[in-house]
Amino acid sequence: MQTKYNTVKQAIKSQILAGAYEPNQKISSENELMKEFSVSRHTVRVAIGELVNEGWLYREQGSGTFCTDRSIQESRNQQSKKSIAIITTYISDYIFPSIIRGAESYLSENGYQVNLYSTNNDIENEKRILESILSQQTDGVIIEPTKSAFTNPNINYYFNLERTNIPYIMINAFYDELEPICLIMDDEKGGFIQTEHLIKHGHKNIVGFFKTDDIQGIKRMKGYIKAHRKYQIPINPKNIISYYSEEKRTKPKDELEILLSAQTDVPTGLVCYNDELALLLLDVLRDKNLKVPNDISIVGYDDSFLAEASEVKLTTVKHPKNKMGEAAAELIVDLVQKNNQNNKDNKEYETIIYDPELVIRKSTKKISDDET
Amino acid sequence: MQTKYNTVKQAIKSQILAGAYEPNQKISSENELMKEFSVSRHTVRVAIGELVNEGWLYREQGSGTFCTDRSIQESRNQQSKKSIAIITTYISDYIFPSIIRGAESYLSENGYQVNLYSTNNDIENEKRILESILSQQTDGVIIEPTKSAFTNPNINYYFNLERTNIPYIMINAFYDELEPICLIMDDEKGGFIQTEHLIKHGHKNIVGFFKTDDIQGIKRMKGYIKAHRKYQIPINPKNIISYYSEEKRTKPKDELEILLSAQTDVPTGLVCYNDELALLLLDVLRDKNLKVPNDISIVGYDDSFLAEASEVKLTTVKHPKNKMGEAAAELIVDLVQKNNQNNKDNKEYETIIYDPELVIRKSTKKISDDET
DNA sequence: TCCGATTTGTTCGTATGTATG
DNA sequence: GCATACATACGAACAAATCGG
Repeated sequence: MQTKYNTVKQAIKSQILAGAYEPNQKISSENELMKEFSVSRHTVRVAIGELVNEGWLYREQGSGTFCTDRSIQESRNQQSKKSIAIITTYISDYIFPSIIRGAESYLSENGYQVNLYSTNNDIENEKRILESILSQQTDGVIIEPTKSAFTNPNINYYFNLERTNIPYIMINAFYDELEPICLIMDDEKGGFIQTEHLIKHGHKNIVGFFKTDDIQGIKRMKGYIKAHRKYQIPINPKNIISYYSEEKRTKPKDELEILLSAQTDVPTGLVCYNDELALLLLDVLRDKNLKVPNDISIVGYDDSFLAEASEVKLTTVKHPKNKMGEAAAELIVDLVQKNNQNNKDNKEYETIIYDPELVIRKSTKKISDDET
Repeated sequence: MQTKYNTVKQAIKSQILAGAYEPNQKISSENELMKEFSVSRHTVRVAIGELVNEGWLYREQGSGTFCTDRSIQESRNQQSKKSIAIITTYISDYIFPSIIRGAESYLSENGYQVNLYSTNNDIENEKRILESILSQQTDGVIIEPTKSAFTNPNINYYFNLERTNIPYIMINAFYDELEPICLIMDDEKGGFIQTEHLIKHGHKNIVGFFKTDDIQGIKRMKGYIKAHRKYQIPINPKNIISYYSEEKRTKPKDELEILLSAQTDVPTGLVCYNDELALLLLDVLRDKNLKVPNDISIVGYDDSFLAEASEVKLTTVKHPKNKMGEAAAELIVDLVQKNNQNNKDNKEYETIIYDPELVIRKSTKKISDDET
C-alpha cells in the first residue's frame, strides 16, 4: 500500500472527496503533480490512470485531467438496497444504544440497511469515514458530530455530501458553521432546569460539572449560569468545573474531592453533565460518608437506565433517546425519498428541538435551614 | 485505434473470444508477448492492463497472467467496499455495545464496513434479515443467535449462507443443529464458579435465576446444579428460577420476594443470570431492608459497568466483551479472505471458548455461623 | 490560419523489488 | 538457491490534441 503511485492516488482522491474541486474542474497537470510529489511522470500517470478507471477523473488529451461530476450519478440507485450510515462519536454503553435502537427498527422496517461507524471522538476518523461514505453508494447519513464545540476541519466533506446529493442530519449536536437539519435537545434549558430545581429547593452553593468539548456541555453550562442570574445567586467560579472527554474518569472526581475538603463553602448541590458522571460522583460522596439527598443533592442528565441503577434513584433530565433515533430515521428516509423523486416541493424540513423535562426522583431534597 | 498497445490488446482479446484459452489458463508471459508482437514490455503491460481492467484477464505476481473464467459471472466483489453484517438479538444498553465496539474498530481499520441488524429476539425478524443478507452482497456475518435454546426454523438460511460461500460465525451462543464456528464462553463453568464461590463461603441456601430461552442461561443453570452436586449440597427445586426474556423485569423480582417472605429456609445467596438482573434484585433486597453482603450475598455475571454502578460493587463473572468482538471481527475477516483467495489450505478455523473468571468485589461474604 | 506553449498519449529502455514454483 | 513472472519506478523521446495570441 505504500507504493508511490498509491500515495499520489490517495492524496488526489482525498482532495476530490474533500471537495477541493468543482465538478469538471481541471486538476493539476501531470508535470505539476510530478513536482508536487517529487515522482516521475510515469508514477503520476499510473495514479491518475487508476482514478480514471474508478471513475473519479477523466482525461482529455491536449487539455488536461478533470474531476468527474458525481452528482449525475445515474447508475446509483439500482437494485441494491438503500443504506443509511449512522456515525456516532463512541459506541458507548450509555444513551447510544437507545438511539440506535430507535433508528434501526424504523429503518429496517422500511427496507433500509444500517451502516454503523464510530469516530471514537477523533476528527481524523471522522474524515476517513466521510471519505468512505462519499466513495460508496450511501443514501443518507445520520451523524452525531465529534467534538462539536470546536471548529471542524472536515466541513468540506459535509459540503461535498450536499453537492453529491447525499442528505445528512445531525443529532445531539451540530457544527455551527453548517446550519444543518438536526435533532437536538434544548440543552441550555436542560442545564437551566437542573439548576433551577436545586435553587428552588434552597440550594445556593451548587457545583456544575460540564463536558466542554461538546456543544451540549457548553449549552448546559450556559443554562446553569442563567439560572443563577435569574434567581440572583452569585456564582463562585470554583463551582464551575469543565472537563474534556478524555478527562471524564478523573478530573470531575478529583475536583469534587477538593471542593468537599474545603473548610467553608461546602457545596450542597451538584449539577452533572450526565447520569454517568453523577454515578461516578456518587462514589466520591459515599467515600466521604455524605448521604444523598440528606447531606447533598445531585441532579443527573439523560434519564438513562443508570439513573435507576444506583441505590439512590437519580433526579435527572429526560432525554428523548429512542424517540430521537426514530425521528432521525424518519427524517432521513423522507429526505432520501424526496431526493429520489426529484421533488422540488418546498416542503421544508426543519430542525427538531426537544424540550427537556425534569424527572424527579430521590437524589434531591429541600435544604434544611441550618445549613451554612 | 492503431496504437501498438491497442493492436496487442485486440489480438489477445480475439484469442480469448475465439476460445483459445480455457478459463484460468495461463496466457503467454509478458516477455513472450514482447517478442511475439515486437514491442516493448511496457506496451504489452498497457495492453494487458486494459484487459485486466475490463475483466478479461487477471494477473498473479510470480505466476503469470490468466484468462478470467467468465462463466462465474460474479458481479459481486468489484471495487465496492467489503461489508460484514452483525446481527444481534437486541441493541441493549448492556454488554452489546462493548462487543460491537471491539468488532467495529477492528473491521473499520481493515477497510470493512459494518452493517448492523437487530432481531429483537424475534425469529421472524431473523428470517427477514437473513433473506436480506443473502440477496445482497455481504461478505461475512457475525451473528448472535436469537432464542438459541430452541430449535431454529431458519436453519435453511444458514445452510444457504454456506452454499453461497458467505462465511458466518456465532457469538455468545449457537444453534446446536449447525455446529458453526463460534465464540462463546464456557457458560456452564461460569454458572459453576458463581455457585461454587458462594458454597465455599458457607452458603447452602442459594437461589439461582436463569434466563432459559438462551442456551447461555441453560448452561449456567447446569453449572449451578453441578456445583451443588460436587459439594453435596441438596438443591431445593424452589431455588431454581427460570424466566424468559419477556419476563425479565417482573418474574425474578416477584419470585425473590416470595422466597424472602418465607418463614423458613430463607436464602442467603443469589446467583444471577447477569449483572442487570442482579441490580434489579438489589432493589428488592433494599426494600426488604436486607444488607448486602451482610444479610445476603449476590453474584452477577458479565462484569459489565453495571457491576460498578451500584453502591455495593458486584462480585461477578468476567465476560470478554471487547475482546470477543474483536476476535469475532478478526476471525470473520480471515474467513472472508480465505474465501476470496480460494485458498483451500486446510488451516482449520475453530470455535473459541473463553474461560470464565470470577471478579470478587463487595457483594459476597462468608456466612456467619449462627445462620439457619 | 498558423504558431508555439502546454497537456495528455504512446513507446522505448532500464533498473530494482517481490512473489512463485 | 535459482529462474521466471509480474510490480514499481525513473528517464527520455516523440505524437497528438488543445488553446490563447
